[in-house]
Amino acid sequence: MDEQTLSAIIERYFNVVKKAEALIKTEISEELTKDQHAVLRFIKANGQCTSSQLAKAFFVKKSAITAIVNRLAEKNIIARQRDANDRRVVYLTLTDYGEKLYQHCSENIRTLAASLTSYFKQDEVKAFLNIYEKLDQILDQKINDALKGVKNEVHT
Amino acid sequence: MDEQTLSAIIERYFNVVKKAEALIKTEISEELTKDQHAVLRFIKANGQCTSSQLAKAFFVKKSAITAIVNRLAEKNIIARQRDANDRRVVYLTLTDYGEKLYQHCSENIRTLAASLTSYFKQDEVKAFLNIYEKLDQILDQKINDALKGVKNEVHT
DNA sequence: AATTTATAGTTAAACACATGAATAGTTAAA
DNA sequence: TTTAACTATTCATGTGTTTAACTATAAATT
Repeated sequence: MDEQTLSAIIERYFNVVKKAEALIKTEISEELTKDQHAVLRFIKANGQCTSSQLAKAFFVKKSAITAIVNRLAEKNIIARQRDANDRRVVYLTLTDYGEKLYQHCSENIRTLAASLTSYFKQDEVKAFLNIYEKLDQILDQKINDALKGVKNEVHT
Repeated sequence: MDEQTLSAIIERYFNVVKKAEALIKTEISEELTKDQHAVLRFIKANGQCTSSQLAKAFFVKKSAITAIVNRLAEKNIIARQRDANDRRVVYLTLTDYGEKLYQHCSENIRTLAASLTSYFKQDEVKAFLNIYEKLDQILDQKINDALKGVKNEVHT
């Protein structure tokens, strides 16, 4: 990989993420922050879920999740429910209000995504998706390595 | 754009960004946060720069930049210098220590990027870069529209 | 020239998110 | 039964954000 291309990738990556995040923020309900929205998204994707799962998925400590969940629970967006078998465990679910709020954001983000992809040819969209699927897996592996202290190596 | 592909793109996007940010964080010096690093990156890319420029680039209010700059200045990472012609203006530059710190992060991130791209074929990397260049421009336009309150439309 | 308006940056209060350390309560293992 | 492990929470502290009020300076108006 030549140095210039590498620089270009890094530069573009930071720029695109910065702008994409700013744009996504405009599509999220005013009642939710980006992180709160991400938590709702995760709960929806995984059905019933716990603080520990969220902490692991978001790469933060459990106390950070407790804080977010407290705010969401105060606003009646998510509900807590103890597991009957293991009373240490607390399950998190969306309330009806939370569902409504999430649906609204979800539609806005879909519309944004549709609008953005409409600028690209079909095979560009496919290429993007393929790369992201691959990247997702590679990142999982890298994160695993990073937690074990393995250095970045060039794959051969 | 069919609904399933759209869902897949959104899902992958959020996942990849989440993981990438977590991984990048491990490559940034412990003395810097992700946002502080981003500020240093911007200053380096633009040479001399002001709080107003940073606020515009990062889509935040100027007071948010003041707070970040205060912390960086306290740690002797960046320096402030008033413009002699227009004494309202304050230029921000990296100190020698700031340069060293930034170089260090920069190298780590380069290594990470090299490691990640090594999993991809050359034409995949090219495709990624092309898409990101295009996306960067489209996002600029979208953000401009958003600030004017224009709705998301599907491009034809 | 004096007054008004605009610009660049800062401050302070009030949130949200993050970590680390200490803790409560529950379950599993010795 | 004591010990260890696990789930979640609380609290103190630091960082990033917005809003509103403010200082200082420059530009425009009259």
